[in-house]
Amino acid sequence: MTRNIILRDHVRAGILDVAATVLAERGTSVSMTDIAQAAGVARATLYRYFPNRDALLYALYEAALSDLTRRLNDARLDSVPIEEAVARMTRATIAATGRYRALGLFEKAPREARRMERQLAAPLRAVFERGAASGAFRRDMPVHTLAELYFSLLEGVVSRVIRHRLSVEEASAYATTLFLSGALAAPPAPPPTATSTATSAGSTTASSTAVPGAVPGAVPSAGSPSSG
Amino acid sequence: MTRNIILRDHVRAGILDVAATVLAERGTSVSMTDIAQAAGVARATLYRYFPNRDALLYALYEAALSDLTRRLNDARLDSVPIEEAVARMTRATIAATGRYRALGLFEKAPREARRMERQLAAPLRAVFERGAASGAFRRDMPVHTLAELYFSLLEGVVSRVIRHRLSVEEASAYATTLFLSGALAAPPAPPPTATSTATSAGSTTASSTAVPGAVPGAVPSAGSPSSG
Amino acid sequence: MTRNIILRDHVRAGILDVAATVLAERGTSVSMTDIAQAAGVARATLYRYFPNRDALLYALYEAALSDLTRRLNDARLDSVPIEEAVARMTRATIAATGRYRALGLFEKAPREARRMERQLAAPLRAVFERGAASGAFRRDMPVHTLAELYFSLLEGVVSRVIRHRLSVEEASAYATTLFLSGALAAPPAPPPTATSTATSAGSTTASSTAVPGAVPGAVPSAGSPSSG
Amino acid sequence: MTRNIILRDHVRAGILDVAATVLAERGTSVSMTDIAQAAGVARATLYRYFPNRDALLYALYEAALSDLTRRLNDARLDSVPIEEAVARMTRATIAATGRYRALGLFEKAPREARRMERQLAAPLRAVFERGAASGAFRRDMPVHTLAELYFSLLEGVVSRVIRHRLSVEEASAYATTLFLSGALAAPPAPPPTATSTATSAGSTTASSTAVPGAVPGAVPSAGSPSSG
DNA sequence: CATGAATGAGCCTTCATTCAT
DNA sequence: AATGAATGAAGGCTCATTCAT
Repeated sequence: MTRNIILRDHVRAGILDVAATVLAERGTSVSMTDIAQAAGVARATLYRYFPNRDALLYALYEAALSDLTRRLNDARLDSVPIEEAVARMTRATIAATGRYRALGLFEKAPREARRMERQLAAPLRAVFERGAASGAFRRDMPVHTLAELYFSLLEGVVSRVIRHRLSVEEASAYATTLFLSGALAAPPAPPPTATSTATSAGSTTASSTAVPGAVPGAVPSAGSPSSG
Repeated sequence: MTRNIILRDHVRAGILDVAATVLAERGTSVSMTDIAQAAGVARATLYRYFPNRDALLYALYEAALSDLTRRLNDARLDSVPIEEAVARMTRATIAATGRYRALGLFEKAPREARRMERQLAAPLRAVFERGAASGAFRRDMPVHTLAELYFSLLEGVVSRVIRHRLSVEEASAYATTLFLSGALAAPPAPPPTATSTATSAGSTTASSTAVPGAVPGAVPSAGSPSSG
Repeated sequence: MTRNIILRDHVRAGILDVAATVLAERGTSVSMTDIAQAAGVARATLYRYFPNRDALLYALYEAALSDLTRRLNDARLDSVPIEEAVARMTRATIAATGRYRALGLFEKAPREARRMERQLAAPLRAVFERGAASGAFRRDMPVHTLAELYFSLLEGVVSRVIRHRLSVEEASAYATTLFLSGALAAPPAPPPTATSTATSAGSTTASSTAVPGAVPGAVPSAGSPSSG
Repeated sequence: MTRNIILRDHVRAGILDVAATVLAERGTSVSMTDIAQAAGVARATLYRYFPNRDALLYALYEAALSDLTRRLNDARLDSVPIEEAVARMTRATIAATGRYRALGLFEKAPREARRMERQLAAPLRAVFERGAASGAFRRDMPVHTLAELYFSLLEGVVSRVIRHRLSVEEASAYATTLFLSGALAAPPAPPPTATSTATSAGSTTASSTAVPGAVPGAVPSAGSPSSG
């Protein structure tokens, strides 16, 4: 009796696995026929496990989220320095979402899943909050925006992982590095002047001035002393 | 005579405009019916202007690319410092591609458009080459990868512009700033004082080695004693 | 005033002419667009002359029938021997229907045209009646059937004329010859037996016996003496 | 398992049967909707059996051709006298093509079917060759033309069979008789008695010259004193 | 009057889904 | 429980027809 249930769960997981792969490879346009065929079952059988297409997608969503949740829990983000936390969560996210990207994770989740996602996003947001609070992050842009930029970067990188333009390893490392440190080479030797340590926004020396139009007009407090 | 042609072109442009919006908002899955409806014309009329769906998508491509080309030409990227060049090309790209993102610009363009796109990408790549050659860009990752990361960031940001989570201005400024300067606050020259190891890790100066688990070489969580 | 009407009629005739050609060449599936294009006018103009597709087809039908009627009248079928009459009506029909064959003349005429057609068929039927009455035609099959066979042959031949497999001349001559004389070479020298002149059915000597299964079983009075 | 396949084949054959009827009756313009409706299945079901319209038509071709091939083989055309051979092949062709006439057999077959058709036409042509070689056929027209006339006659007759104007039996018998013997009553050897010029003109014996305006050479109304 | 533009209806095809075995 | 078969709905496209210039 229980055996069957167990077996059934395994089959279900298998189908889900195949579906994730197919979807990631060929996009959201794959049909139920495609998925069933890839999974080696009849279409009708597929419908036994997932009453309809949305259910399948939703299940994939759940799988992706639980996968990510597990990885993030394992990462113990709050027990390590902010840089390490970012590195870990980047890796975890890329690894977990790579297979599910067709779902548009972080992007166009089904209405019902929004709640789960927000709940899941918590640990990620926490890292940002901590980074902001600890002064580790620049203060010339709202932490919320910083997070958005981070997710933006992740999405793009994930899509490149899927298209085999980057490996998970590369993608994780590069994305972390870019996000944390920035692209501009640091100035050779900054004159040991003021205690600008706190308002590190303009850090890369010429940055706040050398990057004209980057934070144009009234963009939030670029390196202003009021932040702190 | 000419009037009609002009009018026709305007109508065509109008339809294209609507199509871009609808596609950007609802994804590539929108049907010709949807587009025609959104444009307020009958489906058959839509087909008068674009003989088939692909023709419509291709026209959108052309529009996006020519728009972007014009903006990049206007930007005179090679006549300004690298930072300004990045700022300008970021703004230009976001402004131009925002409406066409559903097409997956830089991603899955139709065969024929690939050529145009590559040709168009030239000025962008040129900026990266210049940045690398002039030593303005960090040297711990290949310029090619840097470009990929930049495009990744852009894509994500563009999608947020479309979903009205960011304005074009904000998106441009923030993306530029993040890409150029980085997210971590980095003191100009951290006096070898305190246990700043944790926070100052991502110092842009020695970034390539200071960011744990980030740099290509010794990729996963390197240098972080807490990882384990 | 009248000028215009005259001109209009000419244009109309021209269109009809082109339409006939196009229809004959490419079949009934040609669109109004095709016809308008071939005629060098706009589709809307075509509709000025013929309110709808059926009207055009019907007009073509009328043209074909009146053409045929004229030719048959000119042929004075009842003033010449039966053989000559057949020859003439064959030629007239092939010449007249060649251009209109797509209409399925004698085959799938529009309901309303049936009447006209039947009226037109009169002179043709008359020839058969005369041939039967005069004893010129074989008596082992009903004259009605003979007529059907004749029309069958004509249809096929006409289709070949249209496809340029036969010229009008060839087609007329061959069809007439075959229909009148038959395909089997006549026996060298028939024993000068009886006065079988009247019941000429078995004419080609061995025909009624040599053509086994041709008029099989109870097929109408094959050379039987009861016919007369 | 096998049951299903068998059943499926039967259903397929049934659909094909219905399709043949509908096509024969209403012409090639019938839509898939029409066919599905006539067959009593949903359009989508129709597509289960035939992936597209062309596939259906092609299947009909195959059916018609294989049917005809079988019949012709059974007829053993080369083992019987020419007259019997013609009688058999006429019957076989009419019986086999009657249901498929809308396909325009011998007329506008799809490219791939041309080959099959030509291969199939071989036995028919062989009969004509034999007839010509043996001197059984008249010599005043090329055997190729004779064949064309024969097919012309067949086509027309077949169309009448479809429209229920003739039964297969009647059509076969009459067509054979007409083709073989001719329509004109021809006295075995007209004693040079009376003014039989008019009636006996088409005498099969000297037919080639006797039929006015019929024979290729001196085509139009030749030898008829009344023509002018 | 001639014409370009607009449109409703219909066709071919595919897909997600249900049903009976 | 698994599956082949059946189907309604929708998508892309064309065509005959109407309208306003």
